Amino acid sequence: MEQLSKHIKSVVEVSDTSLKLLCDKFVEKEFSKKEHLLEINNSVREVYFVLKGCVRTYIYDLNGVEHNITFSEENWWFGDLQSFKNRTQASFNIQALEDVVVLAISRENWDMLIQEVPAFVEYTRVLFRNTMFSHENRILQNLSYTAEERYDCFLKKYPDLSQRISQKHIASYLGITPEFLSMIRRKKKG
Amino acid sequence: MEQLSKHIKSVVEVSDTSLKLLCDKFVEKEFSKKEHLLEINNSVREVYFVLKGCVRTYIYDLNGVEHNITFSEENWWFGDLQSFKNRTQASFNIQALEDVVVLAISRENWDMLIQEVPAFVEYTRVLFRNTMFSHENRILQNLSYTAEERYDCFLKKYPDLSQRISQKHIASYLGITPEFLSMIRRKKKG
DNA sequence: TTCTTTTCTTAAACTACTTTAATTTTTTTG
DNA sequence: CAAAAAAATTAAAGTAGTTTAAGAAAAGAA
Repeated sequence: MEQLSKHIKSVVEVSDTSLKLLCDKFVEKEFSKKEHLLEINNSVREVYFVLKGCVRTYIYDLNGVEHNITFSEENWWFGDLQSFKNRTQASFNIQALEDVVVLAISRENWDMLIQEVPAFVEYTRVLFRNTMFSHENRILQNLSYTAEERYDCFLKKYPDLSQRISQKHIASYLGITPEFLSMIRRKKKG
Repeated sequence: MEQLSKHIKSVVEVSDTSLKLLCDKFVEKEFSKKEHLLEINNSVREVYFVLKGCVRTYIYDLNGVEHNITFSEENWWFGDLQSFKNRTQASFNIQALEDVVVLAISRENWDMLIQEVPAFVEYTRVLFRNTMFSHENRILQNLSYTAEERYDCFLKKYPDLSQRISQKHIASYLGITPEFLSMIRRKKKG
């Protein structure tokens, strides 16, 4: 819980009592590599905070090809926040790329915190804003930049992930083939 | 107002008294071709229903290039619904592509209807769902299809628009150059 | 450890789309 | 209406990224 407390405090002003109340609502869970934490069209019962490991959020396109939307590593939130909030079905899949330890919060507990802890309302507002911003930025980058520039953005956003996850998944995130990413990487080495 | 009533009745069950109450909250407005109805980062004071004409919703990418996101013609809603709802700043620009007649509703009136007319709540829920669905579909199509296939989708979605708006704007919507769209069209003619 | 499977690399051929530029057509404006 | 401006057409050359295929390296399983 130390990690989550630290993250919350880095975002909003919060008393120690509120923080305690808050952390009580989370449950630690583990998932092993390749396991799915969420599948499209299922109902969204929880959202997660990463303590250890890395997951990918992805969709299938109309030809059945997978596209990675985002990665989430230590001290990041993930889950289908939008569907969680609106009580609609999941719009994407989420899969562990490494063995993963998370803090999960159910909708009941989430709603409780929203009502009882004002700081949590503020905190989630920031979360949603960041998620939206990052999503919009991603779209703009895809429209504006070449594959190599997009790869630079990836490296900047996820400094250590290029060592941790397979090229295949990074390529899918960038919207290119693994072969072409291999060429970009070779070129960058000089 | 006839048009709007008809549209609402095609979506939800609604009494004539509610319908009257509802229509009273809208104001007819006109905009001339090329005029802007909304500009990015401005506050979103109203959303619109098209009585006559056509508008485009677009963004600028990180290189300052315009990208058309969607077109709205007769009997469609448009506006930055998300920002309107969340009281945040506009995420895109909206410009008339023809002389346009719309029904505008202010946030105050919108909120009033939400509280007073249950059918309106249901109606807007459907609106939001459709908007989201169409948005997701657009993203999937861009990921899955070639330019020519995307043009076919455009023709299906907007059957008469290919005659009404310039190729330049259609190309921007499809994410290709006007020159390439010209080639696609020639090829399709046989 | 060894065997199998998956991932990565490299390179050549290919293709969907862009760029440039010149010409024509259409639309806008005074 | 004529003049100017904007949009569309065409074609040739160029390029970012894909496809295919084969071998090398790494990871996973037994």
